[in-house]
Amino acid sequence: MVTSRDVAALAGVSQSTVSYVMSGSRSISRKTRARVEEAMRQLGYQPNASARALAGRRTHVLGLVVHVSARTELAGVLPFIETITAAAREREYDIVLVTADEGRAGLERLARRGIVDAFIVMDVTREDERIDTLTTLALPTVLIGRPDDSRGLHCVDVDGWRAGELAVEELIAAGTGKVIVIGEPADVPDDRYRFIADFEAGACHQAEHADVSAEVVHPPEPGWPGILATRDLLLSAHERTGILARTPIAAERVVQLLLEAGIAPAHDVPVVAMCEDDVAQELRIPVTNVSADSRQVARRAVDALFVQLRGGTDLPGLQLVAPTLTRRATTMTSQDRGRAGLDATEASRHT
Amino acid sequence: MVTSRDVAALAGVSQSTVSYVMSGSRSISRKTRARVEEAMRQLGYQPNASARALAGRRTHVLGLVVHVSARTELAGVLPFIETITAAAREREYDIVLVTADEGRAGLERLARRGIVDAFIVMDVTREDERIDTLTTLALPTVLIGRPDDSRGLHCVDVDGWRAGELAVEELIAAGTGKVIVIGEPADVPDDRYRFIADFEAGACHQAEHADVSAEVVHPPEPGWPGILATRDLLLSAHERTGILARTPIAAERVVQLLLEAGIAPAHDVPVVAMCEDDVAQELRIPVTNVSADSRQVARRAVDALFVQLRGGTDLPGLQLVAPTLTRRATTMTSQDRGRAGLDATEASRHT
DNA sequence: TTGAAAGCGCTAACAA
DNA sequence: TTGTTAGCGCTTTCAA
Repeated sequence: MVTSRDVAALAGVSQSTVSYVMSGSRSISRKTRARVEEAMRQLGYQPNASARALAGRRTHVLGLVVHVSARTELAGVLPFIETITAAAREREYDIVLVTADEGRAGLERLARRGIVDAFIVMDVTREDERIDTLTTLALPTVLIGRPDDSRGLHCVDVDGWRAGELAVEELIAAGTGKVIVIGEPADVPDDRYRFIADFEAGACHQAEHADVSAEVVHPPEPGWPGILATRDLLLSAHERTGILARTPIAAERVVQLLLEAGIAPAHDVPVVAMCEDDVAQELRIPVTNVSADSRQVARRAVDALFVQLRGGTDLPGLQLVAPTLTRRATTMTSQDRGRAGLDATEASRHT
Repeated sequence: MVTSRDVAALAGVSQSTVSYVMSGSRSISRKTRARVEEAMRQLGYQPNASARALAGRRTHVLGLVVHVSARTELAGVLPFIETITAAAREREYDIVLVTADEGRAGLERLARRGIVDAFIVMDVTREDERIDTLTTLALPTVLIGRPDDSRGLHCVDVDGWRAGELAVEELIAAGTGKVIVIGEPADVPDDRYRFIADFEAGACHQAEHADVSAEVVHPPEPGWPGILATRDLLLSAHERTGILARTPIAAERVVQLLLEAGIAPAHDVPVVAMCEDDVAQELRIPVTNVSADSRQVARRAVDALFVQLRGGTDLPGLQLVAPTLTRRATTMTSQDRGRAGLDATEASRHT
């Protein structure tokens, strides 16, 4: 193993000088710096992380707490993980994964053993017991999600209320006279996550505002059978039903049901989904979607974390990311489609 | 911060005794051990990871290299990550995530800086440039996947050939006279991963063996448009077509196309997919699937890694996990379904 | 602008 | 069975 002593010896300087060249926390003459850097290059030197952490009291590691086992929205966490990892690496930080089922003990272990400098916690519920642990650990922390009481911890989340509003606005513009929101399966509480509660509330509020009826449907069971059980409700096109799906999976299933029944999303029944743009674009029919851009959420979370790591204290406490709506086939009229230069065949083929 | 010195002081022993109590590498009297453990408990002591790593030359961290950004099969990696993390934690190891696009440099950094003790590398291609780096780094390593030349690195993979065989066997038993394998989109080389190449070869071999024609179809583009372009081929039921999808996404799309066209998977066109059991069960119609059980693959990989970490050298070099087939609706006759006590309505409704 | 030296909190060899 | 001590490879203070 190559150590800073080896580098120092080769460069003919003291070991501490090598350290100062790396940290930049002391001015070094051009000549010395050049010699040291050349020696590092020659030896392929890489500073030992444990020694550095021990002496410097910084591990350069972030703890990322994720619900990998939750079946719901399985793929949704990957863009987060990807973006967080990349953003951390840009700042010379590595990521240690913690699964949520390690719970509070996992957080304590990572913090107390000095494995991580900071935490990013995803899938935060409204009454998350980890908040307590995190506040006493007193490490820089960012929550993705929004607890009812964040106890001063910084939160980044998508504005669920606005997302619901946007979606319903679009449904109504597409001619909806009755909004059906596909909610959680009946056995799952839908106020566990603030985002979901806000989303449904925002949607209903916007419907009410436009004097349109709205209903949150809770499938009696999870998965396909659950959606199938709501089939009759969804197919009641004569009521000018418009459907709002909170997940891409729900959207996919709804679209599929409509197509099988010979109903064209858009023409007969408008559909809006809450999901990422790329996913919306890749469904059977491109679905008009409200997108949260998880990459942006992730980037903001990492940014906020590094503000804290640098001792910053002037954080807003809550950053709500505004969702955006992208109109696609499922809320377009045929004129729209012509105007957009799109091929109407796909959707109309099934009417 | 609570250190082992604090514990030692409270317990009235030397600091090294505390260390020996933790490692168990020296016999300690019952009395002393009890006193030390009580002191640890009282102080909530957790050993500092950096100090431990520096002194003990073991970081207790594994590097997990994953392709998080690859759009294909996005959700597929999560069970791996979950299982690997859990298995590592059982052995007191943490996981540092490395994204594959850090490439060889990422591996070198982690190894040379002493951040990790070992590597698990996923998504290994047949000609993976990282193999070179890994062999020179000489850390314990397990590859998930199968390069053409593993250079002595231990590999764990699913037996793709067997998977292809099993699937086609089932299709033929279900009355298939012509096997269509949904292959990679035309712009993606399908011999990049050994598993894919073997899967297609195994499938074709098995078809040939039964004197049935087989064809690997490469959709002209990725995503839905690609599948749509193969529609006519897939719907040629009069040729007693049987469809083999290598991914759950392809399976989902095929099933959907068939249903929209009023063709019942199973009754008219049998479908077999390569995917996890839970996913197969949750598609529009439960699809007969060949399953690799990624959890088992992951567990074997971690096991093999710890054999190496303990200095073991008698590893086989390659562990091929045998896939299993589960018959579901898409290859059942109506009799089967009756026998299995299942409801035939779903599938037959669309015939 | 640089060097010497004292830790950081552990592990493990050596000594008793 | 236990204690003493010399590092592990850095960061950072103190001194020049």
